[in-house]
Parts: sequence; C-alpha cells; structure tokens
Amino acid sequence: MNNFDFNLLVVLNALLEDCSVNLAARKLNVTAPAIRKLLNKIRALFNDPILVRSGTKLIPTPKAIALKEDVRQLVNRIESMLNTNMTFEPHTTIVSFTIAANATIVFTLNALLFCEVQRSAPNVFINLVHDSDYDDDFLRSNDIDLYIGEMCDLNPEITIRIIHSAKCYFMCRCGHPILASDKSMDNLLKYHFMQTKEKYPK
DNA sequence: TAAGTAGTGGCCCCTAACGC
DNA sequence: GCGTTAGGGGCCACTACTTA
Repeated sequence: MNNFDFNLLVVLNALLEDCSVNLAARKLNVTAPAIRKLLNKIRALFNDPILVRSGTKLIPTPKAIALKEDVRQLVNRIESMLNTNMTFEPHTTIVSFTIAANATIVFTLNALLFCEVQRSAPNVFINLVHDSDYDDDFLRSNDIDLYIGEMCDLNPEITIRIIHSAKCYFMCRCGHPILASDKSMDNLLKYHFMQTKEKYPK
C-alpha cells in the first residue's frame, strides 16, 4: 500500500466502464500499450485477470464486477477531493458541459440558456442532449454533467435540486370504479390511461 | 477468404530519482 | 554535476477473432 499508485484506480475504472483497452486509452489520452501495461500491474495487484478476452472483446471477471462499484466511487471521491479548491471563473474558464434533458426542456431552455452562457461565460460550451439517448445509469458515467428532468430514484451520491414542480391531475368518467377505491399511484396504474403534458415547465 | 478491429509483447526513448 | 537505474509511455509488428 505504501507505494500504491492511485492512477491504477483511474485506469481500472476506465477499463471496467469500457471493457476495452483502446477505449480506456482514448478516454485517458494515452496509448493502448500504456493501458495494457497498467492492466498487467492491476492484475498482479489484485491477483486476478480482471478482464479476460472473449473474441474481440474483454469480459470482466466476477472479481472485477465486484470491484467495479467500489472503484468508481473511490475515483469519484478522489476527483471531488482534488477539485475542492478549484474556482470557477465564468469569464475565463474554457470548458464544455453536457446537459441531458427531455425534449420539452431542451426546447424551452435552448435560447435563454445559450444567450446567458454567451454573455457571462463566452468560453463555456453547452451540449444539450436528449435523456432518451441514455440509460438509467447515465449520471454515473462521465458523459453527462447535469440532468434536468423528472424526479426518479437516484443514488445517494447524486446531488438533486428542485427547480420546478407541477401538479398532476387525473380525470375519469362518472361512476368509474376508481372513484370508490384507493387513489394511490399503484392503484391508478392498474387502469389504462392517456398522459398529456401542457405548459411544462414554465 | 480477405479485410478490419482489438489485444499483446518486445523494443526503444525519455525522465526522474538516486548515489557518488 | 554526472552516471546509473527504474519506470512510464510510444511505436511497431504480430496474433486472434469477427464480419462481409
């Protein structure tokens, strides 16, 4: 542990996310042989092949799968620790952010957001993408910096801010059996329904 | 079967650390 | 200050596998 190289964790994290030496190399801006050599060190360190070749792909071993979440959290914590003292100067910072949101929010925010960014942070680039292009775990990857959308079950390390709330109304015919029963979400979802969204968000 | 893709190993260069 | 050594990383050739 005394001579442990924490860069190995970063490399391991990239390898476990991509399951590819080449992709991990591209992500970390080094060449594939460099990653390959670090992977050998990781294998010796954990006494496990970590990734085994299957055809043209690399498949994580059970131990690697077990390590993946811990490694990801460790790397995230180290990165946030190192970034603690960083200051953000909007006028001078050159950086790009990727924001995932649904189509309504993208349409609503587009003009206002870009005008404000151009005015206060001319060197900041915003890439708006549709959230439908990503799976439930998208915030865990480094592809997305911010998600704007409906509340859902997120992991505790995800910071959440409520920026808008809306009421949800249900309409049904007179005498519908649901009127005489429990109006819980579980019960409501037992029936067929049509969903519409209007003036959202304001 | 040939072309493309991706992993692997050997060799080399560069740099930092260390000892004299 | 200089020579030695170890480690990191790139280049290149080779191998294995997939796909058209």
